[in-house]
Amino acid sequence: MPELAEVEFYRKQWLCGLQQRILAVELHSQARVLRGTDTEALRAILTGAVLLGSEAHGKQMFFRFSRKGFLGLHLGMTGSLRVQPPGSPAGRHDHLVLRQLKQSLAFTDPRQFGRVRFHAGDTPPPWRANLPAPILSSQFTRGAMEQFLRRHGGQPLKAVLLMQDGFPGIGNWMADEILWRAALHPERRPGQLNGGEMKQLYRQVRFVCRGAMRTVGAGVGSLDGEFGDPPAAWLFHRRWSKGGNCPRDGSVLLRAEIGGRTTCWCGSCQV
DNA sequence: TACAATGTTTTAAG
DNA sequence: CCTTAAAACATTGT
Repeated sequence: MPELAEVEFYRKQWLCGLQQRILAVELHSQARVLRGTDTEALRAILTGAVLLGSEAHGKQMFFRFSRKGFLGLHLGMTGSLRVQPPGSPAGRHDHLVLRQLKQSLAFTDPRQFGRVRFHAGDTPPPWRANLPAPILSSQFTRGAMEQFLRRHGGQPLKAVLLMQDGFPGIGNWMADEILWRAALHPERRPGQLNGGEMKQLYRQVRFVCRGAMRTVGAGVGSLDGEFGDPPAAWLFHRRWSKGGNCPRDGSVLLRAEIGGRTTCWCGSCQV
């Protein structure tokens, strides 16, 4: 499930383990989420290390440890970060569990489209470098967004919004929410947008990210928390099941595969 | 049963 | 080299 704000929510779940030592590391070394990762180094270095800090960037999370350890986590489609009692046994899909004195920090991912990466050393890992401008940062300007859209001027808007190089953190529901608010049909091509439409798109990209962070991403980790709902007037609440209505004009919402993903939009107000 | 699921990555084709 | 489309990945829930 996780997009921008859900990722931030899950990152915060592990904050309760800050400044505390990892006493033991449990992992499924053959799990697909650990592909390409040196699990022996991960275990050797993180055992005894202290969790020092973390940050989220789009759908990626980075955790920094003492002993020069860096952990990179991506939640894929079904991943989550949980906090469990210190002695609770690892579940079938808990592919990485960091045992601390007061709690266990678990990375869970049934479907395993997510990823766990590890790096140790003085320099930051290569997968931590050259990240795109965060949408809510000052570097994400209207000019930068329009330049990215022009580079993919022939793809449907929906597909371009899902590209993490240009819109880090946007996922399927946020892309639909943005296009609905901007009153733009998901099949529209960036190349044919006029100035006013571009401005509206930029505004709604930022609005939806900010609104999601404020609602969905709120709340600091307690034992097994759940994230909040977006505002009641958002498309989000109508888009999942067939037969939903447009919150704006009541039309029955349409559904089709666009840009390789199921897309939901209002046929009367998105043109 | 069969299909769809808030996501990338790889492969193939143009 | 670049873009686009399709397939692949693994599991669960409807």
